[in-house]
Amino acid sequence: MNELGELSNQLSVFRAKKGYSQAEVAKRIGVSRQTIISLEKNKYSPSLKLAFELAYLFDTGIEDIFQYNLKGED
Amino acid sequence: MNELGELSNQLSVFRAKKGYSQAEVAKRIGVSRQTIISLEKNKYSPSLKLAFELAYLFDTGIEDIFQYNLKGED
DNA sequence: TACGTATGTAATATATTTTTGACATTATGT
DNA sequence: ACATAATGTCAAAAATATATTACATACGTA
Repeated sequence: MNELGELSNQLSVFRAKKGYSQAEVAKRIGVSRQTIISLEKNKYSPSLKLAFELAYLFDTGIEDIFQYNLKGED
Repeated sequence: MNELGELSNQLSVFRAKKGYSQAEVAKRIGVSRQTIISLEKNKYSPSLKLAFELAYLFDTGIEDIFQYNLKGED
């Protein structure tokens, strides 16, 4: 796949706003705690479905949480 | 993972607007043609990265192409 | 008819995401 | 000092996404 951009996110910010622990987010979404940790540390790209679940939990849009920053642009 | 909603998309609509074949979309994004076919037929949830690449190709936002329709809501 | 293009299916292989479990660290409260 | 909660690391397994190849069908058109 192309690598036009780099994925980044503000998951920990949205999580802090809600006052949730990583474990609590994991439980609410129905994934493992490891998954939340890995996403916050930007280890890989989640499935679109998981991205939607997170956006829904945090009452916001996917693109408010996740950004795709095109390389070589500023 | 939770199944709060069902994923759907209008990939074929956006593709038609651009006048691209499935093969052309695949080539531009750098994935296989099978992947495009499977997504259009809603076989699985793509990675968020791929969703961003598609949105970028079609000059629109992820949530314009993909929807997460909450179950039991109308 | 024959050729090229577009879409589709199916099977198997590879890559990536997600789970599981065990353990370490730091901070807070008793 | 001890307990508990929160975050983190690591490794291996399981699940899902993606690639690859081969083949089928339909359509337009030379």
